[in-house]
Order: sequence, then C-alpha cells, then structure tokens
Amino acid sequence: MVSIKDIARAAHVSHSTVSRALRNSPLVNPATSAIIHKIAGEQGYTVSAVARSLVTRRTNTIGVVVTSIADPFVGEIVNGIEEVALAHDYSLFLATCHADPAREVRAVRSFQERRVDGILVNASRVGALYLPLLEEMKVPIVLINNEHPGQFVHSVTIDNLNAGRVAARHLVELGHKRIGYLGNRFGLQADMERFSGYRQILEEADIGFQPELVAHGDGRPEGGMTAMERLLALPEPPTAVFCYNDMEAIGALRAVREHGLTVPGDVSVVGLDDLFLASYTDPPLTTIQQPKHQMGRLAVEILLQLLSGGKPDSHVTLAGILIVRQTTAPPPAGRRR
Amino acid sequence: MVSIKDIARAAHVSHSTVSRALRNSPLVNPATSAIIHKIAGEQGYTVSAVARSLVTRRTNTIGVVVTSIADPFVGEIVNGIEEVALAHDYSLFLATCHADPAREVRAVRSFQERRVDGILVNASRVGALYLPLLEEMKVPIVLINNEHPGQFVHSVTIDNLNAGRVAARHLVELGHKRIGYLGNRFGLQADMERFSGYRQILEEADIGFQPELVAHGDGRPEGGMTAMERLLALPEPPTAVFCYNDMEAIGALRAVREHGLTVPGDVSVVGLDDLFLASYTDPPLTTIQQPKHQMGRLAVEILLQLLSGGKPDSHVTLAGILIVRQTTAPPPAGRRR
DNA sequence: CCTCCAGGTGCACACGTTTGCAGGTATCAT
DNA sequence: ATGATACCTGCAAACGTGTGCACCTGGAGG
Repeated sequence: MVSIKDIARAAHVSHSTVSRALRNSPLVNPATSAIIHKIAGEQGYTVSAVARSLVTRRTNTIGVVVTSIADPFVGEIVNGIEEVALAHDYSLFLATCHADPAREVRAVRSFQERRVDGILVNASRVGALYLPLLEEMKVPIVLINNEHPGQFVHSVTIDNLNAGRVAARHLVELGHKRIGYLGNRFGLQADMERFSGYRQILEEADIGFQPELVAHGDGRPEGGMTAMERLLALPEPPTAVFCYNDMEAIGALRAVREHGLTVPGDVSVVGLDDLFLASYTDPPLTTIQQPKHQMGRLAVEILLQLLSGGKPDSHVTLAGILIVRQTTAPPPAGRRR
Repeated sequence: MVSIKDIARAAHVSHSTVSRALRNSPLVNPATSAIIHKIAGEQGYTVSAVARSLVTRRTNTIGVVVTSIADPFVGEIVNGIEEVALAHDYSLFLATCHADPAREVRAVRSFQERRVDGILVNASRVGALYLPLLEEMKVPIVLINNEHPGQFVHSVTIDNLNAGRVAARHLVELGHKRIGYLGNRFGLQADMERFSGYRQILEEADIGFQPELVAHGDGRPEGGMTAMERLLALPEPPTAVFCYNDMEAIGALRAVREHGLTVPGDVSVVGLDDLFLASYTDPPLTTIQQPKHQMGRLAVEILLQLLSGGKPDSHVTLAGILIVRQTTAPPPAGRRR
C-alpha cells in the first residue's frame, strides 16, 4: 500500500509537500504539484481516511441505527439519509437492532469507537439508556420518528396526533360510526399519539370511543391480520379501521378477504406511511403519506448543522398527507343509521 | 476525549500497560489491570478504532454497495449481511448506486479510502471498470447476484437458469401453451439466464418460443405493469406469464385486474424472489423463492474466509424453490386446445 | 550592495494505538 | 552470594496524515 512518503521519495520532496499538493493547497508550486499528482496517479495512491481522521479528529462518517433494514419504511428513510450524506461526502455506518435494546446499545457503542461524527437513530426503544452516555461524548444525535425530552437530543417525526385525526375524520365524514384502530404494540409514542388523534375525532364527532374496537398488531402484515381477525369476530364488527401503518393494513386487507368480506364494500381500511406498495394492493390503499425520504434528508441536514456549530430546531415535525385511494367508502347500507 | 495516556497518568503506569490491560493481556498484573479498568470506566473511556486501525492495518469494516436500499429484495440481503457481520464484530459501510456506474465507482473508491477489509457488491453494472483497480489493491470482493470472470472475484448467486426452467415447467404442466416472459431490461445476466431457462422449457415442451410474448420492465411494479399491458393488448394474449421478479409480478397483477381479467382464472402469474409481500398479494403470489437472507450471510462468510487467508469456492450458486400459491392455475377452458 | 518580501519547501510534532524489545524486581535453586 | 527464571512494566518505534513554524531562495526595490 503506497503512502505519501513513497510518493515523496519518488518526487524528491518531503511528505508534507505531497500532502499539501494532493489537497491542492495553493502553497505548493504548480509545477511540483503536477509532478506529485502524476506520480500519485501512476502508483495508484489513495489517501488513508483513517490516518487523516486520526489527526483531523473528524471521520466524515455518520452512524445509522434502525430496527430492520428489510422494512420498506426504513429503507426509504435510509435512502433519503444516504442521498444527502453522499452529497456532503459522508459515509454511512449501518446497524440494525431488531427492536432489541441490547443490540441498540451495542450498535451505538460501536459507533462511538469508530468515532462517527454523528448518529441517526430510527425507532429507539431505549433512548434513555445510552443518551446520557452520548451527551458526555458530545456526539450529536438525531432521532427519527421518536422524540426524547433530553435537551441535547434532536428529532424529526411526523405529526402523529394529526395523522390520527385526519385518518379518523376521513372515515367519520364517509359516515362510519364503528371505526376500529389497529395499533402496534411496539409502536411506543407513535402508537399512542396516533391513537390519541383517532380518539379525539371520535369524541368530537359524538361517536365516542369503544374500547372493543381497538386491537394491537406488531407493525407487520402478520400482526395486522390476526388483530383484524379479532375485530371481525366481534358480534358487531367495525365498518372501518385505521391501521398503525401500511404493513398492518395489508394484513388487515387479507383478513377481510379471507373472512369473505370485501374492501371497501363491507369494511373500509386506512393505512399510514404510503409505502410504494400501497398503490399496488387490491384495491389500492387509502393511507396517510409519510414523507419518508424527506425525513431522512432532514435528519442528516440537522446533523450537519449541528456539526458545523449551528443551532437547528431541536424537534421538527412534518405533516402527513391523506392519500385517498380505493379502500375507503361509505359504510354498507344495512349498517348505516 | 479521554485517551489511553490520560488513564496511564491517572494510574501511574505507562500507556503501554494501559493498552495491554484494556485488551486483557495476560502479561499485566491482575491488580494493576483492575485499577486501570476501574479508572477507564470512571473516565468513560472508549478505544479509538481509528487509531487502532492505523497500526493494526485492519479496520474491521466491510463496504456494501447496493442499487437501492429501499428495494425490499436488497433489504433482506443486507439483513443477512448485517447479521453475520455483527457476529464477527465487523461494521458495515453502506452505499447505494441506483444503477449508476459513476456512483458505483465513487462508492468503491470511498471504500478504498476508508480501508475497508472487504467489499460486497449487489448488482454491479460496471464491474470490469473498477475490478482491475481492486485487484491491485488486494481488497477481497464478493459479488451478489452477479458473476464476473475475473479470477480474484468471488460471487454468490441463485441458479437463474434453473429458476427460469422451474417456473416455466410449472406453467407448462398446468397446461399453458401461450406463456409470456416479463423481463427486466436492467437485469443483465440474471435476466438473460432466467429467460434462457424459460426458453429451454418451451422448446423442450414443443411449444416453441414466441418472441411477441416477451416484454421488458424495469424490475419494479410500474415497469411490470406497463410491460404486462403490452402483452394483454396482443390479439392473442398469453394465458400465463413468468416475471423477472415479484415486483414486476405485482405490477402485472394490477395490469390484469385493470384489464378486467382475473388471476389465475384468465391469466396465471409466476414471480421470482418470494418477498414477504408475495404472501399478501391478492391472490397470494406463486413465485420462486430466492434465499435472500442466506445469500447475504454466505457472501460475508466467503469474505471472512478470504480475510483469514482461506480459499473458498469462488462462485457459489444457490437453488431457488418454487412456492405454489394462488396465482397459477390451468388456462381458461376456452383457450385450452 | 543591502534589505525586504513572497513564494516554496522541509522539519518536527501531533493524533491514539499496538507491540517488539529491554530492563527491572522478586523468587527460587544452586 | 550468584545465577536463573518468571513475571511485570516501560521505552520507543511505527502506522499515514496534517500543519505551525522556520528556513531558504530569488527577485524587486531602495
């Protein structure tokens, strides 16, 4: 592996000059610089980021910890992250935790050792556990889809409360009276907030909250399916459900289908996320669009501001948008009052 | 940021001893080791991986370049990669190239600078371009889902040819005579091989290859949909299609639906990949299962063998398995001969 | 001819580790 | 008392790069 000293020897200059030349410093004579560049090219030199990082105390890396990279939702967020990271010449360390706090702290600890410039966390389950640790390390951290009270912590989320309200209101306006909520038992705050929004609308519409219409899945199709089956087994099942996310909604669609009912004829379904596949369900899914890509971008931008000494807003919330497709309709005639 | 020298000062020993103690070297006295560990804990010391890497000439990182991390297929592969990487204390650099050769070489170059111990590439479009460059760098590289003749290059793929054969044979055995192929114009070898398998079976079954029954998408639902529309617009459309992957199959399902036809009543559909969502399409998708997770795992394992001086098989191919769900059935009665 | 200045270059140290080698101190056998 | 041995510790060099500072050279101005 060729180093700047090798080049220095070949060019009959000191390694300092080589270092400067390769970084295109104006201090070095254009002629010698040209020679150095030429030799560097011939020898196939590539600078060692690790040696550079040691002296500059900057690694130009950011650590990203997510629940599961196989989840399309986080995939799109990471896509956004990668995009702006690349644009600023930052590289990404990726770690998954699969909702396991132990793995999450392990990932963060590993990032520490690697001296990442900043950390992005999607769906933290522990937070409090290692956040104090990070504070003393002074590694800026941005939470995605998860807020945390600490004053050194920044976050970007969607407005979950409002998303719940918008979804529920859509169903109310269609004339539904029995509206279920398919939650996510691993959803933490996000689940609570979406539920709150849903409940608020029910109260405001004088429909009232009916606890038996709430079931919890696991955020994935399987969980959505079994949760929906529970609701369909009720003596008087709901005519509409608002799902924690699109994945559960997909499971719900299947449950309805297997129950011999149709969507939206017998029951309306609203998702949340607007994954690419929401357009390809049958029928196409009505959902709340979450600006996943933008969330990723924004998270990195906040991080970069922090790194350059800026003082960005500590908690950014984005609005979700209702996308009406074909899984929602007025309740079946026999069930209207 | 506290270093090993700070601890040395506090413990009244040399930094060498601290280094050894923290790595639990048997050379150091258990008593002093205990003191050092205690102080290190109090001061919140974490070793600097970058300084260590500089001297050990190992970074314990591996670079992963993929087309798009938002693609569920690559997501599952990366999941497998991450799993065994974590188990061996390797961290992952992630970069996406979006099928852009320029971005791909840029990613690889960045990995070079970061001195990754090895590189994993999913779906290379250039390969030849930077592979020679890598050879002289002696960075082991494993291609996933893409072979390359170079003798220093390793790869893991599924048996595409056989996958094409299995899919086509399944349709032939159901009685289909007009079987279409929905390819991927960006699929390169994989597309060619799957197509070849499909074509072989048609020849062997004395059905013969009909060029008009082949259309190409882009590997995503949109592309699959428009390609399928072209086939459906034929005077005598196919009664079955084999799709390059599940994503295109999902698009195909939608095209059929919007054309007023049913699956599998009017046309059968076979996908390839067996994404998690294949179970949740309507009807659930018949497909060839690709061992995505295992491919990721295997790729890393090969890499690790290379890193420890082993000589693993350079080209591993895995078998796909036909998963029959509900998108395939005999052709409609009127169309049978 | 002397002085000054600007443009280039090199010296030396720093960054935080790891590690071969030498040295130092007990303990023990001779 | 001397030597050998085992155990522990420190010295110093190395990894590859960046950078403040001093130095040198040549040319311009006085």
